Amino acid sequence: MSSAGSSTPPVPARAHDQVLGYLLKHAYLELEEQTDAALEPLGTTARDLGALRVVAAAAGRSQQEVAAVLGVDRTSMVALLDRLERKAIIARRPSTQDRRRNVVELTPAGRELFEQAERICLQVEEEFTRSIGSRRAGELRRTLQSLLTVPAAGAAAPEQLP
Amino acid sequence: MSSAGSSTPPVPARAHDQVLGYLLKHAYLELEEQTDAALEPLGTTARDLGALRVVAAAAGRSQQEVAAVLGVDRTSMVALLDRLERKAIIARRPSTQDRRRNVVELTPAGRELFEQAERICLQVEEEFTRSIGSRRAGELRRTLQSLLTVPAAGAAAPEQLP
DNA sequence: TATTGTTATACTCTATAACTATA
DNA sequence: TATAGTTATAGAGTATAACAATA
Repeated sequence: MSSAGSSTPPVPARAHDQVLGYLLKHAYLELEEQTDAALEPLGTTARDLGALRVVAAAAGRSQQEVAAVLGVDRTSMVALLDRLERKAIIARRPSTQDRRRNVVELTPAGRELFEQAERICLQVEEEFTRSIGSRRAGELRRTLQSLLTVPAAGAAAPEQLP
Repeated sequence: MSSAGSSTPPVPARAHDQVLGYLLKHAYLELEEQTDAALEPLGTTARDLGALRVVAAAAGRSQQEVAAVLGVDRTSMVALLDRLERKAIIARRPSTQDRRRNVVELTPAGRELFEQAERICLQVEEEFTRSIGSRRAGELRRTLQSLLTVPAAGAAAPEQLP
């Protein structure tokens, strides 16, 4: 009796595994779980590795720049970097040009950890996408990049704060 | 100087937006955010809609079955259904065959809410994938389904509890 | 006056353990 | 004894507000 006699279009019955949000979320969770398991011997996590990767790619970024790239709040970044600094994986020092800012860099030990972890992360990704083949895996990557690059068509323009 | 003189392969420098985990996570977060924004006038969320969808697709499932499909803990499902029950969107009743189990069903109001919300959810998905075209959107969906269907090749077989 | 990092606080989601009632 | 639902509790991750130092 759904929508009978009204002008609203019928709702197609969808199984949960046909919903894009479900698919993206569970693919993400599954991959993250496998990555965390593979990184466990190194005592690090996929989340930490994400931060290390940003720091390694462009050394000398401020905390807020790292946080912005990863899409995490600057207050969350404090705790994350606190932990990595306690383990002597990264170091903070005030910028000489703007002493409000903390420049974040990998320590030598952090560089070593990052390279080992990144190698493992790549292996996990390959394993994760093995069943679909490298061609479709490449397409998947490019498609997701497109989705994230293009600002959502229906979204409001980024606010211009007065 | 990375890996110089050792037998470990060099670590390819990857920008964060080339990492599959990053792409999946942020695509998921972006889509969820847009969905939540679109559902806000209905007073519901993408998370609630996920539960409603499972209940709607196969009425009469137990709480644990709904929880298992969505991949959420059964203890989390209690709070989620509590809220939906307080809003008279779903109803729980003990199964006549096994009175330990709660059968979960949509109320008439819940059915109505679900259909409205699912329509909006579909529109958001279409908007979200508009830039890549329906062909690539279909491929994306099928690829993700493949990744989630195939048990990870390297993963240990599901544990056989003694 | 605005910005960076920080702390304190709260809220959500999740995970574990223990309890109850049923089987 | 095992299972379904529940409760209590603790742990992450995130978000907001306020503060100090600096610009």
